Amino acid sequence: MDKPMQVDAIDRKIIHELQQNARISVTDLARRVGLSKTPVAARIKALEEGGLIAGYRAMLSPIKLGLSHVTYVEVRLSDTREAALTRFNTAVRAVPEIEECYMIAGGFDYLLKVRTRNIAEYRRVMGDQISALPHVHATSSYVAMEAVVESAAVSL
Amino acid sequence: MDKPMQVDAIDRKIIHELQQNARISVTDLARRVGLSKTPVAARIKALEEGGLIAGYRAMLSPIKLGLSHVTYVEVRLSDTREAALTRFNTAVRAVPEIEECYMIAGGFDYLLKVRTRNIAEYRRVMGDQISALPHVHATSSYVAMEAVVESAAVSL
DNA sequence: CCTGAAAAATTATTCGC
DNA sequence: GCGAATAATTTTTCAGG
Repeated sequence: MDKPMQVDAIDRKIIHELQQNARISVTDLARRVGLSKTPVAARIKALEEGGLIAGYRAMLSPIKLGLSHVTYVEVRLSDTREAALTRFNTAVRAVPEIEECYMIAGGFDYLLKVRTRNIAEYRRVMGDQISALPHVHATSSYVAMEAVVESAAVSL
Repeated sequence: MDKPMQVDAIDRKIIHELQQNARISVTDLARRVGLSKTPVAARIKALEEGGLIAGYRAMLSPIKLGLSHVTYVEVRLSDTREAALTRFNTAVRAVPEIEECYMIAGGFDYLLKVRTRNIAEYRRVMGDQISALPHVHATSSYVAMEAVVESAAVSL
């Protein structure tokens, strides 16, 4: 699961359509990419087995779910040796409210995207979950006031 | 498209399953939530029409696509009046490499998540696209070294 | 590697209860 | 909301270029 796959123009078209509508049928998809069903079905299968298509997911409206509060958290660790980073990474993956987490070069160590129902719930998550992550030394929170672009498709 | 919808425990189960696998059939889904197909199909339709399920998308592996370079960009604007913000928001949505964009309270004005093939492409996007967004006054870039959690499902 | 059509399997939908 | 029957689609397969 690491090296880039080779995809031609037709594969890109297929990926593009599936990114817009994961439930499109092979019949429709074949029509849109200008091929018959047979090669399209085979290509989809190859893309899935190669890991380029990692799965299919329903996109939810956070607002409709009442989960409209987004906070970014910069985290600095007290220990940045490999073992500490590994422990931190593992613990982060166990907190469902953490939607994204990247290790950052320079300035601070990690950036988290946290989604909650409201500020009160964010404070609870911060106090109970994030502060308790291993080796956390300091955090800075940045509250989102508006989602301008949210969970956009990967641009091909 | 704004007020939270009312969803019961069964709806949440349905949503949960569809978030893990958008291509599951109503038959399978009905078995998993412990109901017959009829009400499950009706609930799915209601969730779609109510906007809680916004669509279905294939999840792609950025690494397999060769799009493994993620940078977060803090942006400060020279003009933060409503009209300027609106212009900025509109322009941001036209840049496909910007995967996310949130307006932030305090410290800086916007946080962008930018995905590119490599650093060279990031520099091009920064120079040609991001710097050219309306009213941009200053930017700070933070390069991601590792994706610990990437595009996690929304936690119900 | 793709086409086109036939066959087989699933799936969604529609009832009365 | 259930469960069976119907009806519609879909995926798969295969001979042929």
